[in-house]
Amino acid sequence: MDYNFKDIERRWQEYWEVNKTFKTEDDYSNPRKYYILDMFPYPSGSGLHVGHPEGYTATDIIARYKRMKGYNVLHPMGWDAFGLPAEQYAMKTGTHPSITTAENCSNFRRQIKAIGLGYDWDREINTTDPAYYKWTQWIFIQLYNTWFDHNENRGRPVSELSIPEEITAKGAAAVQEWIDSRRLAYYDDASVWWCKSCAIVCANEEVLSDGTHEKCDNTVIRKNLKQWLLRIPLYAERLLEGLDSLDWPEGIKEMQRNWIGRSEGAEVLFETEDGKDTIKVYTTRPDTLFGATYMVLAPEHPLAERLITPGMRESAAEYISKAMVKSDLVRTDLAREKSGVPTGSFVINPVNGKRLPVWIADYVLMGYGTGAIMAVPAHDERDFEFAGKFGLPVECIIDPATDCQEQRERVLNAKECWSGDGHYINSSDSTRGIDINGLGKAEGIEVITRWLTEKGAGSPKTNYKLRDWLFSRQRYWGEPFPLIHWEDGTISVVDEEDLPVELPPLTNYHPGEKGESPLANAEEWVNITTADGRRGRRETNTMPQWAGSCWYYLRYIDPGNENAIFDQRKERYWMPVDLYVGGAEHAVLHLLYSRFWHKVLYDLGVVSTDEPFKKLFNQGMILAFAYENRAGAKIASDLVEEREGKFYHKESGEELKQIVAKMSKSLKNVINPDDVIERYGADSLRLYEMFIGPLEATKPWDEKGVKGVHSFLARGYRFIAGSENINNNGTENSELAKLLHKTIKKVESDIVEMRFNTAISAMMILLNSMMKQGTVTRETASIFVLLLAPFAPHLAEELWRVLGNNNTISNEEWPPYDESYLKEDSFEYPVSFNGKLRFRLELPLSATPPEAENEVMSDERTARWLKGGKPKKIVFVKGRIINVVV
RNA sequence: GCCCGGAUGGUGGAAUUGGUAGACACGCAGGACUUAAAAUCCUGUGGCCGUAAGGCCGUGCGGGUUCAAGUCCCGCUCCGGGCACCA
Repeated sequence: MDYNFKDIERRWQEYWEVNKTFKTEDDYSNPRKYYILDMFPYPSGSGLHVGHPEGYTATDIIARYKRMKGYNVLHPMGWDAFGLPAEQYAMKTGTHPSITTAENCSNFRRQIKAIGLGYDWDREINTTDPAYYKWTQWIFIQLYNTWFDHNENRGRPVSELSIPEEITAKGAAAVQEWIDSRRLAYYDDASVWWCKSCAIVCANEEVLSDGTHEKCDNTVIRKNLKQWLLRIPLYAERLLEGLDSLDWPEGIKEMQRNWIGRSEGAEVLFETEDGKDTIKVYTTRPDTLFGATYMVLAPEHPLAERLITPGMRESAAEYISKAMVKSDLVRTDLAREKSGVPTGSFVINPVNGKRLPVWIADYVLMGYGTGAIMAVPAHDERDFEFAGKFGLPVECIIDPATDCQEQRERVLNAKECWSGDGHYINSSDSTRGIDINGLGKAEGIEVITRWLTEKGAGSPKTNYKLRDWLFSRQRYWGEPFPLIHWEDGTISVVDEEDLPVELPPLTNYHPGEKGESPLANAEEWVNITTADGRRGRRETNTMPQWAGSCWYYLRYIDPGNENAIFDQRKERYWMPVDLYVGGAEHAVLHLLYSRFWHKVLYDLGVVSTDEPFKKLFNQGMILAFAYENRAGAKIASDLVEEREGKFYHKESGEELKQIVAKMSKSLKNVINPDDVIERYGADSLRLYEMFIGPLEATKPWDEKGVKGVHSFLARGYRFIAGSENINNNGTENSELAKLLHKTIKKVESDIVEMRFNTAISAMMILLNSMMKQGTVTRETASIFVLLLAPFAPHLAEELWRVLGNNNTISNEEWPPYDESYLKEDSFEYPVSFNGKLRFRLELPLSATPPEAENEVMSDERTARWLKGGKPKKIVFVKGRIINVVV
């Protein structure tokens, strides 16, 4: 009676498929719905790796558990299938990406089914399906037709914009321009990252901090191209506030907060010496205005050119042109060494009338604030460094709040920078009626900001780091924009009834000239002539991969709907997603973009919730063992042999150190789920994925561990399928019944808290105990199988049948535990002396402290540890511990 | 540099959130079954001393709080992740 997992798993997977066991109905009569979502995968050519089934198994366990608890569960799967690899393959071979994509999806689907994951495959979606991206395009049109009303703090249709008369007076073109400048989606020249090797524009986020493209590792350069951008910063405050109500890991919320990067400060106006221009700067420290000794403009600042005096023309022009060519990354790369040039112009400090020289330096970024700063070297590290390098004055205006006298001296003498709190000095101007001397930072900021506002020289201002989202790519394999550029320069969106705008077939997948998308090659598709002879060109950019994944969770709700993005009633029933599980690599981008779109759709009344994902959980990465020699060189796994728990190089015999590293082809330590299923079965794969460690932890895959859980399943099978072990009559032994009910409780709470590793351990303990006892009742065996069902469903189904049931275990009720079995009436107290455990003492749980004290004192072992002394105090914690202090 | 995590036997990890450190599993050692091997089953397994009973030490390092610290506080070291001239 061997555990024939291959046969068992094949049969039950077929059963589930034929009977549509996991089909989800929109059962409005059941108010207890549970929407549990996995981050859908990009179906790569190499198939699943063991990281995918980790999260999928976790959600599958919860989904199966929730079904057993009577919830209506929505647990779907789909494919984020647009992407570069299929397109690059097309360039090389001419195979249409849709063919490659379909093959990869089939392979992923086959692999996922082989794991026994209970998805409703009737709800499968694919971002590359025109029936799906029709609605991605539809959402883009909604974004295009939405503006953000700051008064109401929400997005509204552009049809509700009230156009000021002075704009109307200027004519239709001015009106159009005015409206366009308010749309959430806009078309503009953008300085973008260009990857020569991929011939693609990259989003800021796709460029790594070393200046390389995350997809191909080649260095990117700057390029100016017409691009589509989304005004996500308008939603910065909403995106920030929304985080507070979400049950997400604190770390992820913090990352989003940092990404949004809210900062409060003030804008300050500086007039140039000649009074001809006004320069606006942004500062979080308006209180340090008295310490400003110069001003810096970003090289791209519109006034930079104008302010350069004739004498400075040559050096400044050269500096600016060099800085413009440099990428931001090179600029930040050289962060340690500051550079800049003086313009020769001066501005007047509004608080004291002092003349401040204006410099141009690339440590000031045009993209943040106003692209100009007031420099306060005494109280800002960057300015301090710059002033030091170029010999600019440093004026201390804060007596620092530090205990270190020496440091205080250095700061007061402008030898050291102090950005912390303290009391102001040299910060008054009687003629202008301003004095903050003696005040602290918080008050200083308030007083100066108020003064600036009163004098019209500034105002409070909140800034965000979050930038407009570059939303177009020069690719073929992405969603086409539903847009037409007319020959008169105007743009219009495609009528909704004409959606989807489908990708045309192509023979040449290479990019067009001047960085155009390959779609530019499809001339028949691109060129449009209307019935009245108006000519235009379709937008040839396509949307980034984020687009399809931004809203896929909504389409699962009503995937086949041809008339609407989804049925409103269904949306109200299923949303929000109750639990969303995926990797932390999507902490910022995917999750922020999704939230943004969702909020826009909410403002437009399309969705009923303000946030899409109520609870988020990030699974940790699964790594693998790797080997390293003494010199620290990594050795491929196929060159390593294990002897007596140590590792040696097969050829040189050198002893190697076992380390933990990412799975990689070069280290030959990649684990393929197919192989694991072949050797140990899907249930063993699932169980090991969960047993390896806490779901959120980074942990190494160990083949030996798979063997361990496999033998647990095999023992379970042999024990329960062995009829001599099952007692059809009689009641269970009370010790075992106690353990059984304890285990039900433990497994249930561990599932709810997503601590699957300890749940499995509890089931192992139970089985060990059952086997030790030899015979158990049919009820005990049945409950064990029910507990196992969410984790190892194939085996559980099989054993359920062996125990005489005819239906699938998937629809059985989760066993309740009986509290009366959990009550103990005595406890074996650990008795310690001065905190050191010395012996154990069995006492009734009803024992009062004096009774316990008596018992301890009268125990013969106590005398030994008192060593003739008297106890100072006896600590008694009921049901926990007794500690005698001597 | 800043912001988050983390460090427990030979290994992966448990520890009711301040109360018996090392559950469960792997590995290893010994034994049973076997002609033999695999599989399976049983026993042992943190380190040191001891035949044993037992004792001492022990959760990255150094302090502290407490009757009691893996858990809380202060100061470090190392590892992982994120951000990085954001004024």
